[in-house]
Amino acid sequence: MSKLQPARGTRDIYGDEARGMRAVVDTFQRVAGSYGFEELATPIFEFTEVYKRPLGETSDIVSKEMYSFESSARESGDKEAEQLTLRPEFTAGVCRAFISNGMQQHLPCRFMSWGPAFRRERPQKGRYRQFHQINAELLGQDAPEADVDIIAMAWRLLRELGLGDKVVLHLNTLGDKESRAAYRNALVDYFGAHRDQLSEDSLRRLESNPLRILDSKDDADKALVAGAPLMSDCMNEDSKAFFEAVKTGLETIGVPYRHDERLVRGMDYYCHTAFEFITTELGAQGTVLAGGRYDGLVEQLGGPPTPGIGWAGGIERLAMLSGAGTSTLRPVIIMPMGDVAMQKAFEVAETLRAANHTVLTDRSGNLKKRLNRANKSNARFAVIIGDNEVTEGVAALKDLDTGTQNDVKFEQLVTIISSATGETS
RNA sequence: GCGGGUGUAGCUCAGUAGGUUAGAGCGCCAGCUUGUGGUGCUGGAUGUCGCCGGUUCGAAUCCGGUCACUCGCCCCA
Repeated sequence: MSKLQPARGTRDIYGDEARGMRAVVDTFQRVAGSYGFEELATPIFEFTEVYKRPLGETSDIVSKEMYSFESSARESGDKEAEQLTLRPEFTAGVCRAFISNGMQQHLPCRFMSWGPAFRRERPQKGRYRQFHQINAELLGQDAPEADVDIIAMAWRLLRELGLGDKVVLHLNTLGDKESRAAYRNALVDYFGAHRDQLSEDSLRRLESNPLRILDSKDDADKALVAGAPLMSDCMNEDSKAFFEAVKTGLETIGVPYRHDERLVRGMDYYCHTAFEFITTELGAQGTVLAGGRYDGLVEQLGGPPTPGIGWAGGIERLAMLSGAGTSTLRPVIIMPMGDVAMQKAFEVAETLRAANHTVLTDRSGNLKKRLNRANKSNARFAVIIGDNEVTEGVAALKDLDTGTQNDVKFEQLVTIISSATGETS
């Protein structure tokens, strides 16, 4: 074990894991694209304010998990030092970009983003300090149909990743501002009257985020929660109608869900629809994709009042669950066996690459060794070129699956290999 | 941030009443086979036993600390 380790909670991503994560992103891009989402890549760090304000000063993310730093004014040549933060999530940055670029003129906006995010938490399986998310935001639509659309998109993505039966959609509503405030008060009243029975953690939540008490895992808390007021009791008519419309829409297009009255959100800016796709296969890190509506966020950041809804998915978690990642590449291996052949190999390799084949040239060792390596790389064809072949204008083309080998004229190599592998150029 | 577990070869793991050069399987390398593979046989290389310190004549083994991973809590994708 080397002394050189990556920083806690970070790691190097390669091999099957890298392939699996890339498959998640590729699928996301394709699916989100089919819903009209366009790429928006925001900076990996922003002014600290961008995250501090919307997430809420008291949230754990802001109060102890953000990687914040002050740029040195003198060394950077700036007039004064800047307070900066590595992004702990995507939504706030996307909204900031929306405002900065005056995008309210082009509503509705559909943005897809992906990349690393940073939170200083205790690492665990499926929980890293640098982790990766795919993110979708839909700005400028306040109708419940937008909620249905974006959840449908998530569901389609999950099914395309083969997770349709590994994941359950938990759905809830937090109501509009008025309803949410009323519910919060009701909870504070209720739990406040039972302070003596609350766990230490929940006592703290009573101050910071009372809604969070609802999903406490403490047994005593759970007993209390069972008798707690329900969101549905505190909702006004508008909020109820909104939620009904979302549920009806999901039923219409056949997205299965479970109404979970205990589902809440970590971030302050959420209202109305909240949802999480949850699996039981990843231990404590069961939430694989989650999101909700945030109608007040853009305004809070100083932009024009703009409704929004979005979600984020954990790429590591999705990749772990879907198990994708095994390489399916079937390269063609060129094996030059002499000085003249060595030169010819370049030409053959380039021609094949131009026709969309993955081509490697193996120049070392005897033929036996090279064929052995070719097997391990899952190659389909070996092109053996010796000096005598070059003078005759042919290469020995060996099909590694069947073991058959034929002399093929150089001009015909591409055609024959392409038709065998189904590659169209 | 809190509590529990683990840390021996590239990988999966044996190995503790403390005792010569620390093991297996897989993988890797070479040979049997001077330009024809996957099986087989033979041989070979590789470890500061996570790190630092302590106890001891002697530590992979006992003790303390530390780092990393892992499970749960917290939080959350």
